[in-house]
Amino acid sequence: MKTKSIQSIKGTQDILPSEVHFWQEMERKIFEEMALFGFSEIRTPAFENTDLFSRSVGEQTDIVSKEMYTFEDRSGGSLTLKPEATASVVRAFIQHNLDKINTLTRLFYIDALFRRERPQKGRYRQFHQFGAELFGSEHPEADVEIVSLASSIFKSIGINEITLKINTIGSKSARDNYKIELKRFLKPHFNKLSEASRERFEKNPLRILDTKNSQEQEILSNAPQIFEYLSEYDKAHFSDVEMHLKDLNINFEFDPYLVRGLDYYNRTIFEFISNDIGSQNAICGGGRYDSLVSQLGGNDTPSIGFAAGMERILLAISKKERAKSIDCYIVCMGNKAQDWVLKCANKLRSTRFSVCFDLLKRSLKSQMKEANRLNAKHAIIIGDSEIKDNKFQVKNLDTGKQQEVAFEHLTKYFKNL
RNA sequence: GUGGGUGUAGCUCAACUGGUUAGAGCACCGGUUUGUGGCACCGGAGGUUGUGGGUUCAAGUCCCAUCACUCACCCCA
Repeated sequence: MKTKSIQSIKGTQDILPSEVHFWQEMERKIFEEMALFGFSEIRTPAFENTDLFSRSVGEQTDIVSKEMYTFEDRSGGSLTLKPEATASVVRAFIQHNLDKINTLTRLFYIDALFRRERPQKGRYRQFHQFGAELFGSEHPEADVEIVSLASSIFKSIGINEITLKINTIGSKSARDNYKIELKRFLKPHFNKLSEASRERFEKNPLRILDTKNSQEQEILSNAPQIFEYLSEYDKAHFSDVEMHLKDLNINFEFDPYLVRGLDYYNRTIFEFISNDIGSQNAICGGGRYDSLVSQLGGNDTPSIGFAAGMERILLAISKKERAKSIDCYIVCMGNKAQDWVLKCANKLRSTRFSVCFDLLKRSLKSQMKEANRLNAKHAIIIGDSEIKDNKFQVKNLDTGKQQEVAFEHLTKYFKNL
């Protein structure tokens, strides 16, 4: 008779009542901190035209080429569940002419995203990110403001061990020149490279820079650095960023090997890394994307933003169980009392006291047990004699002391506690 | 997409080299206390050992397949 039960999709998770308050707490702090920095929330749809992502994130990236949930609409168009949020925010920014209304726009989001990867610790097929995008300024102070915002949020959430790494990858042309030089340098060492890095050699040579293989890291220690290929302007921009971060006492490591996977990044890029959340250790990634807005059809709008993985943040924080409790549990004896229970409960609720009662007609004893399990502060006992005398028993479950209170004095009694 | 690990009660785990009725703690329900929780004691319920096949006199245990979970690679938050 037992039918096979349906399971959640691989890589998706239910957030149960026992852990949902960690999410609520994190969200509350994000809202709070975003407001302090003057960022406004934007909400975009769960799916978009597939083109949006191939044109922004990049056709050859893994995200676009093999990880998207793409499906055909009935009208024949290709739609995709958002694999990342920046593209959607930029689309909305352009579509609603925000680039024309304001010269500077500060937006943030909390969103669910979808990528079809093999799940592992800190990586899921539906996952959640919050992030911020600052549109309109090309100045280093904008970079610093974004990094500073991310940093404040992590501090507020209480992430234990976190390292900020920053780098600059300059303009596209600087990067292209550098790629050629890097390949020229690596060519003699090709046989010593791992299989993965050999594949990257043609496809995405910059990725070889952030290898975890120690032998490769050693080879790379003599490699040319991208910084040498940057324009004086980009170098000055970056040193301003570094200077301001130091002024603000935001600790960071300059990491010349840091690269980012999405095509739209240029100049300043950064990552926040945690040490004790497993192999997927990037909690937050971000950077400049000065040409993305114009590339997607908007006005030329230099911009910078970050995205932070919420599941990974939850892995990085120490979690204290929070004891839940209600103000009052009403214990009912006999049918006549049922009516009074309902009345009593809503009366107390209307004055903002939380109330539960039994819905299974259980024994007095099990109702008292339930009150205890729910961590109720008080139990109100209503039976035939209480109704007859209009004297409800109100028991303080911490002290065990019990008092008689008339129905019309109940709310007053609780307010005066 | 590739590789490793693990599936026994609601949860955490036992069950020597294959051996008879698969156990314990926690949680749950009931009783000791006909209308008073926590603590204690006593009792109860709960399992097709993920699923399917195979080897064997005998399988939770060995073999194969399959599914699920998990960690790692690739890549990313």
